[in-house]
Amino acid sequence: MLDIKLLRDNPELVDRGLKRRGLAAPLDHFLELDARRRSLLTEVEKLKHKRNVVSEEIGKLKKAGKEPVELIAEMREVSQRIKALDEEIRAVEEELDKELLTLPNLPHSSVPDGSGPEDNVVVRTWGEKTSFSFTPRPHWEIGEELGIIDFERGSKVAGARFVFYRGAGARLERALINFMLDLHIEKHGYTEVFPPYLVNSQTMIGTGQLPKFAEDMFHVTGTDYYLIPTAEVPVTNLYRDEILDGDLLPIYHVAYSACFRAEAGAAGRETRGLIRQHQFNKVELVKFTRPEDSYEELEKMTRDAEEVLRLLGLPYRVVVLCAGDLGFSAAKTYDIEVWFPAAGTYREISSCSNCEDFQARRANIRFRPSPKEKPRYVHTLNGSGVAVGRTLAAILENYQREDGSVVIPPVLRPYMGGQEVIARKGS
RNA sequence: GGAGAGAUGGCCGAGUAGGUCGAAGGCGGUCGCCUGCUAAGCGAUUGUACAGGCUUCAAGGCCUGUACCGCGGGUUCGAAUCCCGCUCUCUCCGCCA
Repeated sequence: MLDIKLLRDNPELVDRGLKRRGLAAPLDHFLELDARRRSLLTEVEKLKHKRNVVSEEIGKLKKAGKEPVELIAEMREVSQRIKALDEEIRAVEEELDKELLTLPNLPHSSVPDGSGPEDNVVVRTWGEKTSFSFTPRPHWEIGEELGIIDFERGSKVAGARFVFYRGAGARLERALINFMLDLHIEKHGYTEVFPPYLVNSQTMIGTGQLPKFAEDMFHVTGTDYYLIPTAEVPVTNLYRDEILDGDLLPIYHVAYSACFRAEAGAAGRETRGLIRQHQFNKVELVKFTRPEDSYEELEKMTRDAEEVLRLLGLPYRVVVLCAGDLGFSAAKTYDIEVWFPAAGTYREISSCSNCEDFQARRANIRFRPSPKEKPRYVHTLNGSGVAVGRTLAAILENYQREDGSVVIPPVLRPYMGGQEVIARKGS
């Protein structure tokens, strides 16, 4: 969430930031509530002070053998007044909190203006678009023909947007996961964590999914458990309500997890194939940094994610999201888009964001710069490193051959028992 | 799932016939002294949040108050201490991958 002091002291700045996102925020109402809260606080704190002083006095009198009847009666009234005021404050704070928790992060100054994906700006491109001597086919056709992806049975067993991988497909998915994890652990210095897939609502608030985006998630009925939409959620919340030693920063974590998304409202958009599933695999990068380092760390993290695609030989480009296309918690985001030859388009395969202190403030994640100094909020970053299912799809399309077989990228072969090609049984 | 025990400050750990407890003591940290250096020793200091006031160009600093002894509620003039509910941890039993 945003700093309440920033809203108070500099509402025009906040307003400008939210406008860039295409939002008109009701800041007047907010400021009103805030002023009301503070005046109530002043009043009730004075009364509490009185109660504390007089109560102590009563104790002394009683010890001296006296019975201060009028004082006790007076304090009884004071206590009732305090109770009423506390109740009022709670109500105001609840409303204030609700508003604060539904305001998105402000875009960083380096983020371009714009209202949607069409205004995102390409910052670099890597690799040549794959060329074919035949018409490349979409990955779902290739996968079904090879018998390595089974959409139909996925629908039967679970429903639309669920899939079975089988045989070399299942192994390829697993190979990708291990390849990505090993790369980030061994070469980029990340520490692996394996998180819970179910988390509580407080965790979901910490990273910004709740209270605003409940309909995007799967919720376990009758419990406070939600299926994670990304490992970013549990991993960022790892250090919730903690004060980290400044020497530990920056912290790099990498986590594999399955991800679960309700995809409400996504009907009809890219429904085919592996692109948009209710459950998919992802290797996620999460960083906790000092505020002054976070933008440099964002660049590094993006490069770390890009290297996955370079090693796999998949052509891609990096775009910086415009203000209007930014996610709720992000101040700046780079999307990495991989080339899909059948559709002739680049598609998102990774999203690397700096959330600055937006999540840290919600989740109360702080660090002590040095033993003498006061705690400060860390900056949190997260990025896909990268989405596994989409990578598998991209491999099928970019590495397909005319006979329907698919070459396995060399870096993955050690993870595939040396297998070099996936071909139809019997061919 | 059943039975029992517990949850106190960065960590460990006192404190329950309710009042002077933001909380003994220790460790760790910081500052100073001492030592040729290091270690040891001596002394001082050391929580967080919110609100108000003072101060600074600012970062920040100072003062006052309030809250916080797992979380939420209750009793009381007054609760770390009493009562109720919940959560989590540990031990034993059952079950299970």
